[in-house]
Amino acid sequence: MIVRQIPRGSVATYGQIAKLAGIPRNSRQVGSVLKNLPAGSSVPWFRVVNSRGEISLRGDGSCQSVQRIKLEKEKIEFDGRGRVSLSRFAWKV
DNA sequence: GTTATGACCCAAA
DNA sequence: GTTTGGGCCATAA
Repeated sequence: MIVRQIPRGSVATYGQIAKLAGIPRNSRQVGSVLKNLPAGSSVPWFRVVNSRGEISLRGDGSCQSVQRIKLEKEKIEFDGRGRVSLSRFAWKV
């Protein structure tokens, strides 16, 4: 899984993952898969964000808090709206 | 087989 | 950089 290759301290967008996965037009499926992943999975799903660098879930806040804390532990900075600076933390292959 | 839904993306304003 | 509208594909019922 591509998500498992995301380096620590960086975030990847669904578009990148979808592209690397071979489904550039089907990023939603990536999200669905991530949601289906178990809580203690070996996949850093919390490093996956949408194109705006914003945490996905479309409004939910449960996983969001965990994700934010996890990213903060990775030295990733969040702005006041719960978004990360893609220009600085975007996963550059 | 068709209908409905979804952790989204891209182009334009 | 952000917001709005349109669109693609896959999984589930």
